[in-house]
Amino acid sequence: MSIQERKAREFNRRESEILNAALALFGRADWELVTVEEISRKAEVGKGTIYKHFESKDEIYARLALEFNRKLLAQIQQTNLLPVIARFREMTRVAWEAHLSSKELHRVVLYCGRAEFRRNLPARISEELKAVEAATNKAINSAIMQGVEEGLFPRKPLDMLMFGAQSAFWGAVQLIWSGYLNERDKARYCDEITNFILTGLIYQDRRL
Amino acid sequence: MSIQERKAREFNRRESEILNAALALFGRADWELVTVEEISRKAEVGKGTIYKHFESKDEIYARLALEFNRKLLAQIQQTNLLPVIARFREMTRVAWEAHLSSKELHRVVLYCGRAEFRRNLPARISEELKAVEAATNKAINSAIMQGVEEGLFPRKPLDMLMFGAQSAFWGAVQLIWSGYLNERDKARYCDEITNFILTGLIYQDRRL
DNA sequence: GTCGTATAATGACCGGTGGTCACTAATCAG
DNA sequence: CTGATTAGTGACCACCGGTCATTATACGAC
Repeated sequence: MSIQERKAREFNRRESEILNAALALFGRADWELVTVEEISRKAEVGKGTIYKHFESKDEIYARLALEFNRKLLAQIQQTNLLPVIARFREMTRVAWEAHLSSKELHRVVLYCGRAEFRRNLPARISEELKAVEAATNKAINSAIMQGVEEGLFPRKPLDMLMFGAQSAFWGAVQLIWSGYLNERDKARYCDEITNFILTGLIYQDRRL
Repeated sequence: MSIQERKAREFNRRESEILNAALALFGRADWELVTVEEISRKAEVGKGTIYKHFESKDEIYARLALEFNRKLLAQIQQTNLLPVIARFREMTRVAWEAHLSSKELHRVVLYCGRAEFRRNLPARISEELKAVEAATNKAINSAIMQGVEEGLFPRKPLDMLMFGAQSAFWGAVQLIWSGYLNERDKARYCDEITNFILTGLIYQDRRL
């Protein structure tokens, strides 16, 4: 049934168009006020059509975040052959680049990270998001275990080792985008936070 | 004019009642769905009364955040006589305690930190928030300068030194409340992040 | 061709929300 | 007593996310 296939293709294309239209609108300063009707106009479809493709406005956010996380995961997994310090630097650089290169996507990913958001998400999408996040954590865990085995990081529970590193990274990205910091030298901030994280991991159980 | 004073006192008391009612409702799991009318019912006033006291719903959030930040600032400023490491530990502990002891207030403070929120805030409140934040930053800066002068932290731009520390703290608090972590040992997480921050500050320019 | 079927697409419509405003009630100065 | 001021009020408005009856199109069966 080639015609049915074509129809399915067109259906999927329309879905992408809607997502792209939404993402484009989320570039606006008042992106949280973007309405479903605006998205439908930008995508050149009727408002009802949106709801043939997505259960809710929130699912649009979630699908965009999912796509972002999948791409990031693939990049992070590709660092697995590097020596441990270079691996951390590369993972941080890749994630930094991903979050800093698109204000729209960063906003959406952050928006979808909140517990209040996750609670009301359709189960299907929620599971997908959890799966990608679990895979990402596994990749980071693997890097940390590598560091522990090489004697670079102290031997202690993995979640505690992860905690500081993840905190610093997420906090840094958010500080950047929240506008308090100097826009000029984002690259330097990346270097700073990468060093900060590695330093924390390596020296955290030394006496102060 | 004792009677006018009494009236003013009652007006202020009503304002506090509204803020308390709002804060109580923000403890709900779906706190973002709390409506102005619900707040007015809880405070036992008419809905219109809310708008005699606050320009918008957002101003209610902002006023709660302001109160939180003021109390925190006062506590942070009281650490100024401690030796530098103890000072940092105490500052972190106090801020940690403030954020972790009330889910409602933490939510509100975070909600008010977003750039999108700040943009639409009435100028008066916005200035007040900025002032408190500036004072808080000044207090932290003073502690960091103390560390630099004692030769404990490396000599480099203050904002770069602050960056890692603030990132790690904010990221940690958010990770805790986002629900990914174990609720049991919040105290241990506090110790971890405090060490992580101090380690980062002290060793961040060592060779890795 | 033509009829019945399936389904993507649509926009008028609904319930609920933040915010407004004309009005009431209480108090005060003259 | 009278006019002015102001806290308090809730019916009302514009607008939003989401629904659903209807339309348009393409298909296979005959």
